[in-house]
Amino acid sequence: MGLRVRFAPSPTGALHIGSVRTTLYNYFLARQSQGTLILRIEDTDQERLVAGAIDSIYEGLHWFGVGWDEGPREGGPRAPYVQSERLPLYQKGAQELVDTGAAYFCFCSKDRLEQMRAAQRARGEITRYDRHCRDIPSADAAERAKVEPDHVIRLKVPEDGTIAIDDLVYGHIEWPLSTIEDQILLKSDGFPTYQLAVVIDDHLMGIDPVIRGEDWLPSTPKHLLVYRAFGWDVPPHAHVPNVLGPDGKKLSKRHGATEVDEFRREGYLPEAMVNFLALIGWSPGTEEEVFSIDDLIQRFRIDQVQKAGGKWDRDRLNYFNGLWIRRLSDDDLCARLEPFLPPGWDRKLVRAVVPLIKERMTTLVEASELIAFLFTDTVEQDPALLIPKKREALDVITALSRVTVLLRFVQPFAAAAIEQAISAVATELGWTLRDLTIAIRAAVTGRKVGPPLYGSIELLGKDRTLARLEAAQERLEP
RNA sequence: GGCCCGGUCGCCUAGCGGUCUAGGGCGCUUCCCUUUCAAGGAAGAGGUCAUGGGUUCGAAUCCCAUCCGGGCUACCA
Repeated sequence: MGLRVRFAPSPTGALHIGSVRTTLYNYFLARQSQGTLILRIEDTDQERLVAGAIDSIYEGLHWFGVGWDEGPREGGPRAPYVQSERLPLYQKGAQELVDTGAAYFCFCSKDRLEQMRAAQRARGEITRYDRHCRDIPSADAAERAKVEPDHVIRLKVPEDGTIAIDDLVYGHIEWPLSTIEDQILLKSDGFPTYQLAVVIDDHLMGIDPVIRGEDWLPSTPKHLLVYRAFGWDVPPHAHVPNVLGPDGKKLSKRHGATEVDEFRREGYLPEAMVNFLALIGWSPGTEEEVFSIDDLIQRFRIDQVQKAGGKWDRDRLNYFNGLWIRRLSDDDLCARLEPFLPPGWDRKLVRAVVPLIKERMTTLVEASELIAFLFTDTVEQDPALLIPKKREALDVITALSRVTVLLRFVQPFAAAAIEQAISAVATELGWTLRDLTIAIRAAVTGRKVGPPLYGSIELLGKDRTLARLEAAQERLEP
């Protein structure tokens, strides 16, 4: 096979999670076919450029484990891979279309276009270019173009007929040409519009198939017309459905986090994100749903992609995140936790407690909160937590003091022996183990819930445990 | 408004004319396990397959209409 596919983001902001999904699909196909993945930067809109956007794309994609073969920083046989560095190609192409009569110079000012649209709206008409410059004799137009630098080049869309594509996911789609406007191909600043640049680049870079978001579907007929005007073959196209917000609209900032980096900082695993994202709009047709990136490379099929948009579901993402955290080795989990831990914490202790909290986390940020009690000298002890329901403060003092006494003699200070001592106290006092551990947990960790008690106590160490138990007794003193 | 796309439990989805009294997962509820919380196990609630017409012996699956939703409609991508 050896497919040549690409992803072509605009450097107009941080890497968006929706475009990651599309990129992933391209990546799966490239790898499974032992083909080529190309990164192309579409920076033809000079006004919307955002500094650092390309860095964000590189960092984000690398975090996901997505690598590519040709791109601005890695070079390649079809370089350059940044559209602003390919201007002569587009200008030459546009001129060629003018020469063959498939495109024409347009000298309408932005003001005129605005007025035109306003008038059309006032009359209740469709707002569309009125083809004012379409019929200027080509010799005259060429002359004017020399002296009026502000001109653009527009596509001369045939008056009637239809144009169609057989999309790999949406199937056969047809458009009446009468509904398509004379799209600008080359802007007055000499930059191409997307409509011209994609076609030229996809053709020159040998892209096959073109995989992109569903929102490009409506402009596909324009692209087809450009291919036709150049006399080029149209590569197979696959449009993939949009990722939607909970309200059914295209996922955007107002729905919450959408940038890759935000999820990284919130403690999400790339494995979980990939798994979750791949399953929005794609299913292998079986009941399996836990997939590594390598599984996906193997299993993904473009013809299994759905047509309907899929909503972003935080709960489901969280589920996958917890699942992938549990699948990590303890050492690996420790390494991933590193950026989320205070620098002063003893890493050996962290490593020791990781097995206790592994299945209690849905995101990486939760770890430090779960184990903070191990890294402080004292802990805040809330009497309300210290005293189990239907128990008296005095009874709790007695119980804790018994625990303190027995624990003092536990040697070595290990979970199993600690458990024995504590349950001995429960039996002796006629307490339920449940009530006793509630009090002890509150005394030792300051919290109501947490990692397994006996293991926690072992890691805390005898001295600190006894100190906290004694402090709790004083705290309850009338 | 115009063009195009879509519509299966709250959410992600399986389904491609009969095996569907519509399956799985998330979330939710209950139970088990249990030192808490999780994790794990079990069970359950939840869908007139948007609606209405066809076609057919038979339709979630094919056709048409309607409704609803979305995308696009820039010298943005």
